[in-house]
Amino acid sequence: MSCDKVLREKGYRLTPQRMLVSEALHNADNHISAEEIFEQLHARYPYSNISTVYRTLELMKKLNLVTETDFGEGRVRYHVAGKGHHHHLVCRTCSKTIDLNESMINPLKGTLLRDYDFEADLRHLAIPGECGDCRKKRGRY
Amino acid sequence: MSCDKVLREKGYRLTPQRMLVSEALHNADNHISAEEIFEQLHARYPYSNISTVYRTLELMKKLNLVTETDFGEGRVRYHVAGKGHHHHLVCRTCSKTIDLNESMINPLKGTLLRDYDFEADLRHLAIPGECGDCRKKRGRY
DNA sequence: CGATTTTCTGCAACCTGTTGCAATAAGTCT
DNA sequence: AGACTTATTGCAACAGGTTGCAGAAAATCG
Repeated sequence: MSCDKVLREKGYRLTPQRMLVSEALHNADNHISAEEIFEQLHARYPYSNISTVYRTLELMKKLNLVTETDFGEGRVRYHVAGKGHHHHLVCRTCSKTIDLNESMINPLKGTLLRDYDFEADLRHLAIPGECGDCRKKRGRY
Repeated sequence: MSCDKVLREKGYRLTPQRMLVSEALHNADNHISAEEIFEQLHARYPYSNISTVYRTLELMKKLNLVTETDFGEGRVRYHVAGKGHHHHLVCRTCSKTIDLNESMINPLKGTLLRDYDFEADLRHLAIPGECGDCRKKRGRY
């Protein structure tokens, strides 16, 4: 399912900027930041602006083409929605992240839909907390 | 458990600014924003600065005195940790929030600790998604 | 109480992300 | 292809939040 096609089908215009943002997202192995996407866009389109990147990402989020994850590093990272969903445990102390299989979270989605008629978006969750290592060597905090 | 006492015990200084931030948090019925806390602080301490509010909140988060919740309104809201933990389902479309009992999430905490040796901080979770009403009247998005 | 130490604050500058607006350009129609 | 409509962009200004640094003030000790 190409992002470009979805945009066209929904009546959105397919601009070069949007194509390059989509390309950057697809080429990225891991989660990519808006700044990194903009670097790639700007390299080919010098007059482009980072606000376009943010607006495109916003749109792709609405269309469920992209997911956004906050790893607590002061900036959010993006990931194409199709590439498999997984979750992350982010240690508040050492910032280490542990990947979590989605099967861990999926049951919750069903429960929320049944009991609350709410379709939770749990495709890319970053759960804050503290890892075992850091828990052992806790000091003043 | 008074916030002031915890600060003292951990060796942090008890400044008027910190006391007023703590007071504002305790007096608030619901979740309160940094800006709202600052208004109260500034009323009594005209030369104070909002960065002090942020720094105090950061400290109180580390000490587990306060929890932070992102309702997706462009600013984060704070809540004293002792006042009971609950979670929120936040509709991406209409911004309505549904309160969720913590018993819904608690089993996950145990699983994560057992299987991943990770102590998840699940005291104040805002889960994005879409409510039943909005799902029915979906348009272009 | 006064001197000392070290944390904490206020300030200004900065960073990520958002928004209003005028100009541009994608898609459509002929 | 050329003209038209309207979504989209670039820009500049803004908003929430963070940070480095010098000066202020808690806590401690004599």
